[in-house]
Amino acid sequence: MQARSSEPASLEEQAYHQLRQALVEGAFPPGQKLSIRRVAAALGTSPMPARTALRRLAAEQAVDLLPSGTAIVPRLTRAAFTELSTIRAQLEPLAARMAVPRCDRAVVKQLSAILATELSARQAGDPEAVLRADREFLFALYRAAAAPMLLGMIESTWLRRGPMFHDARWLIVTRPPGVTHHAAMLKQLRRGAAEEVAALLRAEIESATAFLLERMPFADDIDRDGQLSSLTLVSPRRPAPSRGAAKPRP
Amino acid sequence: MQARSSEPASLEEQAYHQLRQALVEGAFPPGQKLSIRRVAAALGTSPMPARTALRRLAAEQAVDLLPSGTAIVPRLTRAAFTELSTIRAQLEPLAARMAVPRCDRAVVKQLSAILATELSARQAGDPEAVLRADREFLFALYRAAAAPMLLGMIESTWLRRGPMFHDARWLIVTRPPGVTHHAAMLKQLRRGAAEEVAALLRAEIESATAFLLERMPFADDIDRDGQLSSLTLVSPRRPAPSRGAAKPRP
DNA sequence: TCGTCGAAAGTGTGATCACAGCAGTGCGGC
DNA sequence: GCCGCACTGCTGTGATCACACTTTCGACGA
Repeated sequence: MQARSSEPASLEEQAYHQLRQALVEGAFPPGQKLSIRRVAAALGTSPMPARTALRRLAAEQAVDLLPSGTAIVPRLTRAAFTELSTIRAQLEPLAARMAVPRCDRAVVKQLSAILATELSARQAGDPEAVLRADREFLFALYRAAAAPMLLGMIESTWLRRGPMFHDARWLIVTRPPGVTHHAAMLKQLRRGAAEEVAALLRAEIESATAFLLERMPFADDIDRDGQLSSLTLVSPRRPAPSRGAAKPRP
Repeated sequence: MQARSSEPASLEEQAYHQLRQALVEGAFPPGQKLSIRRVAAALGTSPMPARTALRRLAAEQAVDLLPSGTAIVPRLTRAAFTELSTIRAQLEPLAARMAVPRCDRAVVKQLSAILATELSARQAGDPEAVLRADREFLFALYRAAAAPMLLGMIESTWLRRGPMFHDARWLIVTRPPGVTHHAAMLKQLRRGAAEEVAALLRAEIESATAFLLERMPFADDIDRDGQLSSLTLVSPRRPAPSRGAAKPRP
């Protein structure tokens, strides 16, 4: 995986994209400390590219910074998750509304292909693949809006929520398959009905938010019983058991 | 101005805040190149803090990066400005709606004081003071929403638009004083009417956008005559005449 | 056995240096 | 007089080092 198409980008760029991808896919547990030197060692570079990549992620709120300056994978509270969802419910339907008139046949075809992938992944019970296809479907739509700053802000909300799925990804596949409105959205999109697509998207965001608010343990939940340990038991001190490296791909 | 209250923050933090403030106040002309070494020299530090501060601003889209990596003060096209305004029209009314129920007497008093400052500055014909008070009024309101990520995104849109006011700030005071809806917003806020405040704010954003779209020269405007030179004449090659330094406060 | 102190490792910050790429500029030749 | 080329300076990148600070772990003593 290290050797991509080529190496045209700077080391910082590579570090940034590796960390970003790991973050958005929930590869890091919330609370994980990402120290400059560890990341650098995992990447095989000097601390410098790791430092700039980490600060860049911190600037877009993808990671938090401890007072000491150490980067830490964000741990969402219920309030933060709700705020993020409220923002999404404004921004993503806006992007959809802007995208619909600009969707040509190629985009529709691409969306339909992604949708097929998502359905089969859901039936196969592969949570990572479902999440990835879900993401790809929406972002393929948003990209069609040709609104770079809006897209960046939406990516920011996804980046921030990514680590949450480290603990929650198994939950996703437990949702009944019908709840994803993507098929309906695609149908309305083919008709060019921008408002309907936006409304469906908004409904999906709100239902997903309600689902997770009900089922997910959050950082500020006190443990009702010892059962929901994965988050709360770990939170007081060490986030990860004893995984030494911050390596994105071990 | 260099010696602020104290020096508790790191050099990067200081550099970041100085550059950010200069950017949002329109102190830099769009297209100005901000090279790492020049900024560092202006700040009296090594290139390192300037580098990280610049990259941080680039990460939040406050400056653009040339392919070479040099930071450049963004030059808005009409499309980018319209996109930014559309985002603002979603995000800022949302923040206002969230803020209204949380506005206690102290916030109302603060808003009322800022409003008085703004009116007197407008009568005095001081564009910088008007813009500053305008900003302070809105951000005092948004801060009351207690939504840190939303606030960050709103700041990002202001940061991005800031350099535009380098050329446009004289335009602001030419608007008839009645068009600012802040007084009406404050009145509705006192009544606790969140939706009305949000509607007024949205109307203000849309009217200000229309005003600037009509009156402002943008980066992608071809010069109809030689008159609107300050932007278009300069755009093909060198942005600033020959101002050597990137010094925030000359 | 527990508490406390000290040393050692780890942390981010920032300066300095080496390097490769690029633009501007001045010179020389045509 | 005009064109072309090499050179010089400036650019960002990244490695390495020094520094101050914090955390942590181990050993010693009560």
